[in-house]
Amino acid sequence: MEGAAGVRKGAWTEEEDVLLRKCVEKYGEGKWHQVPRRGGLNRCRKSCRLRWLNYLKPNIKRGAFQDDEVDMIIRLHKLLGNRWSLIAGRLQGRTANDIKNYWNTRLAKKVVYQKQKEDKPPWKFVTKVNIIRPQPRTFSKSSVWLNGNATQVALRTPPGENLGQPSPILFHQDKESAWWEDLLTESSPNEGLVTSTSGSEGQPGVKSWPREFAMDEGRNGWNELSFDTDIWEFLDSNP
DNA sequence: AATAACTCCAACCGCCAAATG
DNA sequence: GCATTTGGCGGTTGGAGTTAT
Repeated sequence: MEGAAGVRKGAWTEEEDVLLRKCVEKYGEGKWHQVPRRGGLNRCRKSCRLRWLNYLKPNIKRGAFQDDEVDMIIRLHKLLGNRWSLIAGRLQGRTANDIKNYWNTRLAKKVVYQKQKEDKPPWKFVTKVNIIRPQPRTFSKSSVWLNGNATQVALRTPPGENLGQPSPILFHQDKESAWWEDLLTESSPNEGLVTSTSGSEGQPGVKSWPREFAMDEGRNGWNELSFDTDIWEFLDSNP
């Protein structure tokens, strides 16, 4: 357990919010270990950070989730699993905590993904969620992802959103759709994955994800910006 | 009106990885 | 190379508010 004895816990008061807001406005976000001292707050760094990110930070959208937001959450959850911070990064103004709460309290028991039909979304409200978790692995040298049939393309950012500098991403020239497309349609769960052959990173014969999507990975083995490319276009074209 | 059951969400907890000394 | 510190994440919980009995 972290935190000194005597540090305040529980709900934040208006006065504490004012102190924290002033502190962040003055010194900027980050250096959370210094915030309690700088702000005159009897709170641990984690509590300060959480309060700022989930409540005080400007532009946080509060109130009920709109239908399009719910739809996006479900689609992204099917793609990403419980990576709430990544999902939140695609929903302007919503925090990871809000989305996690919304999912756990309202969607988790209701949503099941289904084969997509023309007039229906790729999910429905029923009982169960089956998440496919990506795992960074090695893959065969003969893989299309390594043998030159993949090409580097420029990135696009989602409409109306500035996500900063995009990172390069690879696509297979002969495959019209991206590998993650299958995840959203459930047509062929393993299509687009590759089979590792040997080495310390993966188990032989295990279906896995192309390595380019595991490069520059974050804590969960994913590069957040790797999704900035065609995913938006795909989601837009599959309402 | 009383209270039990349920819902929702803010906040805490423990863990992990990166940074630092 | 190792130990410690820090930032960040997802899982879980406590309790306030709401609804049902």
